[in-house]
Amino acid sequence: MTSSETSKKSGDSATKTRTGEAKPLGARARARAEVTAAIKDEARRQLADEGAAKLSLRAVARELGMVSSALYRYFPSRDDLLTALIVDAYDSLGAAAETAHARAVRAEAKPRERWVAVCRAVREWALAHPHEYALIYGSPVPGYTAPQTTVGPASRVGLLLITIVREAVQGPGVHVPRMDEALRDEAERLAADLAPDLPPAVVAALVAAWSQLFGLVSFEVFGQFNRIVEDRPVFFEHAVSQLALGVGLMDD
Amino acid sequence: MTSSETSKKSGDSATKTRTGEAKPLGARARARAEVTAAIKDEARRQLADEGAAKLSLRAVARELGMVSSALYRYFPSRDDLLTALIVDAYDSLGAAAETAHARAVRAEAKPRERWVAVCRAVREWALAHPHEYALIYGSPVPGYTAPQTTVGPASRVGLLLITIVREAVQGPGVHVPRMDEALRDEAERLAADLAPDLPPAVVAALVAAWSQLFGLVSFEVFGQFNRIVEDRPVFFEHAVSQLALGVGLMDD
DNA sequence: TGTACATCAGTGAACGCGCGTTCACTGATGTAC
DNA sequence: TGTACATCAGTGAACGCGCGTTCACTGATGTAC
Repeated sequence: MTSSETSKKSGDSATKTRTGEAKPLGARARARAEVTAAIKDEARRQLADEGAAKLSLRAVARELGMVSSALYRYFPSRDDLLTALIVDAYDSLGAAAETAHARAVRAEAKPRERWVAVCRAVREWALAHPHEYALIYGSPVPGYTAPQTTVGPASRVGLLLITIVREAVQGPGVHVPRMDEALRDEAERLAADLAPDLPPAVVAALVAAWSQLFGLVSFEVFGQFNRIVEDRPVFFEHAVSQLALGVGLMDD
Repeated sequence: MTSSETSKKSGDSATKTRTGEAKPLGARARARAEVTAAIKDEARRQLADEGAAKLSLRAVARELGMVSSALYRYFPSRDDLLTALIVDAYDSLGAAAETAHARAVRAEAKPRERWVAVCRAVREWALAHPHEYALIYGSPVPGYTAPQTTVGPASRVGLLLITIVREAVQGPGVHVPRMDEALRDEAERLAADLAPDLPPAVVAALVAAWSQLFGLVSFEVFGQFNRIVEDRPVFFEHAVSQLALGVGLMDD
């Protein structure tokens, strides 16, 4: 993962030289950064109003009091603007999850509580930013294929879940789940790719739990729980707590 | 549920009178049914090419060799056409799942095998119809709100999962999962609404498993498993088999 | 420190396109007597 | 069985709209000497 390379973009107020000292920006660069940020903010606002499919460069420009062609100084095309929003969304979600994790670690929470804390952060971010959530975990935007830039930011939550289990192994330990013989090859491949230090059965369970977490969140955000689940926070906490059991996090 | 009322639509070749005898259709009605079906088929084709947001009445009409205004004889607006596609998609998925279930019952499969068979059918339908799947389980289409017509068809898979657990209770029995005290009220509400004959803890676990099933399917269909999970059928079978355990379906 | 030149942000007009929906109409098909 | 009338599918033109992208341009800001 290379999130430190990919998460810093043109919206920043300073760039780093090769040796790492911050170089202050001139007025032009500062203005550029500000306008870039303003464009993305307005685009996010329109995303929330209309959804990704209706995101329009002209409407963004109009709202910003610019002429539509001016946006091409900042984003070479509509798809590039979309990509920037996607990367930002993954990073924003990832940062929320990491903050929650760090807080739980500071509070010396047990592994399972850390797991629940991270899941809760994911859910809360999604409910607070439903259209950005839909952008990254809903139907893929037709005709748009995510470039390589997105894969780092996209994996932050997954990596965090792996981290929690790894910490548990070093602490109270995990209960390695039973695994069908048929899954052995795939589980070993997953473990080799994602976390060679963890038991394959645990890694396979982790990947499943990862997708299931987003199943719970998507059903709530996309309205599938309407008229079915009432007390959603309680329901969610219990469900993800069970997920933690499934990946082997023990009670204490 | 009223799927027998909602699943029969204008595409059919006969309508029922109030007393239930089939009344044969005249040439006009038959033609109408055929054109309606042709419109939906072409719309589905365009859905697969471009996604729901780009579905256009004009393009459908063009492809059918009609003038665009002619479609208004069949669907009062673009949204109504979308609704028809959504209902059809839910029904098609529901039928696939029910067929798989019936086959498993006929083969006297154990409850857990029935569960896996239904999940497998859901996955296979989704992979065979990714854009229809996105229509019903992806991001909601902006500015479109699903009318009441969709709720019956939408619940077919969920009801089927409940049925499987109910059959298990009457057969080999289920292992009632442990449940937090905090979830008690919500679980009882869920049970009262969905399956008063089942233990609340089981019903709550069922609802969670239901959303988690679609989490697994969505991650695969929407590409989140790309470059991560390789042997997807095996991975999926194992994951949903674990889900079955979670709702209390026993090994035999 | 002052000047000449290069870089860059933003303008405004234009291209070519597709969309949903309405409306007055024609002509064919069905229905009632 | 034949006829008059009602119903309905489909036409073609039009309305009013918004979109992404290109291009030649102006004028302000930065840079090198």
